Amino acid sequence: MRKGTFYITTPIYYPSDRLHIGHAYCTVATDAMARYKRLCGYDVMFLTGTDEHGQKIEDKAKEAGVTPQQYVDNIVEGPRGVKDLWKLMNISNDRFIRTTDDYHVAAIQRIFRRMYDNGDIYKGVYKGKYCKPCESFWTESQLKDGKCPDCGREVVDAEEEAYFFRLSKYAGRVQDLLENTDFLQPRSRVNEMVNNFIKPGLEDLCVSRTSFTWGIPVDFDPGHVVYVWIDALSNYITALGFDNDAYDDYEKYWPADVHFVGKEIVRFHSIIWPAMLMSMGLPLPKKVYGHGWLNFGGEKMSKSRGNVVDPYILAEKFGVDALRFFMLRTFPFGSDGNFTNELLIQTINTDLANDLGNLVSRTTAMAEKYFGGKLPAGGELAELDGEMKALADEVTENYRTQMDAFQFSAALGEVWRLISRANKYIDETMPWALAKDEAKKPRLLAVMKNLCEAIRVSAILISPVMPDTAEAIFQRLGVPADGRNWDAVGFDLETEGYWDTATGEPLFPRIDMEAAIKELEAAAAEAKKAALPAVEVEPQATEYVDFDTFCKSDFRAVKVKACEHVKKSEKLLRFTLDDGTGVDRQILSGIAKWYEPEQLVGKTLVAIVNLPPRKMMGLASNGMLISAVHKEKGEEKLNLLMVSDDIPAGAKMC
RNA sequence: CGCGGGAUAGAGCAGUCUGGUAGCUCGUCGGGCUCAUAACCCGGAGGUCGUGGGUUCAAAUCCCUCUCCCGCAACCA
Repeated sequence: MRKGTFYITTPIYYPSDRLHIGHAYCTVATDAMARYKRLCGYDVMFLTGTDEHGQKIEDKAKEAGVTPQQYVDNIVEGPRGVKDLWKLMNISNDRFIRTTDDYHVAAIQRIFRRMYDNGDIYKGVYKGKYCKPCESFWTESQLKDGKCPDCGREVVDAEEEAYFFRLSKYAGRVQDLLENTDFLQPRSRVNEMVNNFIKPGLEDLCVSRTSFTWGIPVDFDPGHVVYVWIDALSNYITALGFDNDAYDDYEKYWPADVHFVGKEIVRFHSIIWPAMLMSMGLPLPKKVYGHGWLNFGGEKMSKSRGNVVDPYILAEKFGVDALRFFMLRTFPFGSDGNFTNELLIQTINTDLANDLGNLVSRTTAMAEKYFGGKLPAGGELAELDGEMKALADEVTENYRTQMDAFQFSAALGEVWRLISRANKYIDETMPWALAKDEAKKPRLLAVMKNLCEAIRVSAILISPVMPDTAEAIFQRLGVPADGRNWDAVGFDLETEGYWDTATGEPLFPRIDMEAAIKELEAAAAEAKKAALPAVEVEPQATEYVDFDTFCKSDFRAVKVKACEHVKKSEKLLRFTLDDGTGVDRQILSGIAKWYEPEQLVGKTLVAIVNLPPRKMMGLASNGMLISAVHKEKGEEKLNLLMVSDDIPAGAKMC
């Protein structure tokens, strides 16, 4: 029954914040696939973990007043953290890697050195333009009109030592891999990668940083830390013991059978990762599957929109299996899905309560009533029964095809064909009528066995997605251990001695949609409130600006003569202003989100007029309008500074 | 003309690669059943498959045009 190995991974998640339903989606899918492969007899290695280095975490930790290590420890290991979430979601990962684990850190240093030694990582200079006030490096392509994109000031040629990976060297091989193999799936992601990243020309990748310290040091060059993606991607092999002694499974499991990743990181997994492996002369993973995202109510989930769905709340409220089922049944794995609470509850009520749960209830109730829960040998088969077996076999076959293609939704759809058929079968055979006639008892017995068998097969098929539910059903029917695995998935009425059924509480109680929605919305509102401060303002500057410098800034009252949206731009408004000189002044301002152009015409505003002109979206902007900005419940707010209309155009502010 | 995805019944979606009676779930209307969780089963209504053109005996499907939506990118000096 040994079928070889199957190595599957989730991305390692970035613990800068608590994880949300999107992370759970990916992990549940991976878990279901891992369980399915185990069921089929594979020796499975299922890896997940966390990617803990980088600037953002360093910043977050500083904000929270703890060390970066303390910060990630809390999110990963702490209460209601990453590991707790996976425990709650019944995730069966075999291993969990943290990129701060000692063995990983040491291995990354060796990997970095390997690529350095073979010439694919070289020390170069960050061909840089440097903005002194911003302390930032920019590439030529990032500059705006030759100036710093952040502050618009002059930049100077500067050189910073940095390490580069010869990504360009592998462009051809990577393109071939993407276009001529089924490495990257779904296929639709291939064009995106090739058109956006490879065809414009792959540049060598800067793989070290000196601007922050929270990373893996380059051991032969202090001051440099390894670029986070080199660090993160390598987890897939370091977790197996590559270049380290913590584990010894590299030979056994690599190359991975599939990396499940979100579509936003397909680029790193389908271009950089293969190139890294090529550089090291290692085998490539067999597949990368870029799954879609769960949106919420038609919008992308994001903290600033305050529509992040918390998997804890849902799992606790509706049950882990129901949530797992919903995610995999409702959305095709390759495309985005639109998560709504209504859809979740509807799916639970229809598929789980009405179809599956109720089928188990009515079947066990009748078995109990007519046979005391024990179904003896024998029974009288009818033609109809053949249909049931034929469908069960067909469903099993289709299910396997769909699962092997990572189409969870379609696979589960197949199982529900069988469940529906069983419900219909009850109406067709009318067991309650058979029960009234003692002579029809043999037929009644066969009917009950057909039902139990259909449920048993269904339970095996849903077990990767709903392990607890499958277990509960096996117990309810009295299925012995050897009837619960893949070898026993065939529909077989000849097997005797299985059935010893029990009635019990509904597997999935129906949910009162209206009440549940209300509770969820209340909980979401509360979470949002708790998480975000009411009003936030920028911290005050601590550095003094000298008086002369300040005086150089020329602020004037200006009157809006005309205002309109800039075509093709989400954020820009184009102002035609009277600045008192008699010549119209044009200023572009990124405030379209907060103001309609019409409402501003005629207003008196404040602008700084001696900033160097600057082009945005092809239009010149001569100055900047002054606004007051703050955050309310995490949402950015902006108010243009409007002053009394009595002030004449051109009046100087001082 | 930046890259990509999408538009199919009131809602959410499949079907498009490989042209041949337009399908699924929910909702809705009517009927049946009483084993079951107000559940289950059957039937009906509801679609000019975003627009306009082309290829074809035949187009949701292939080709071209246009419109709208959603991501990403850009822009928010």
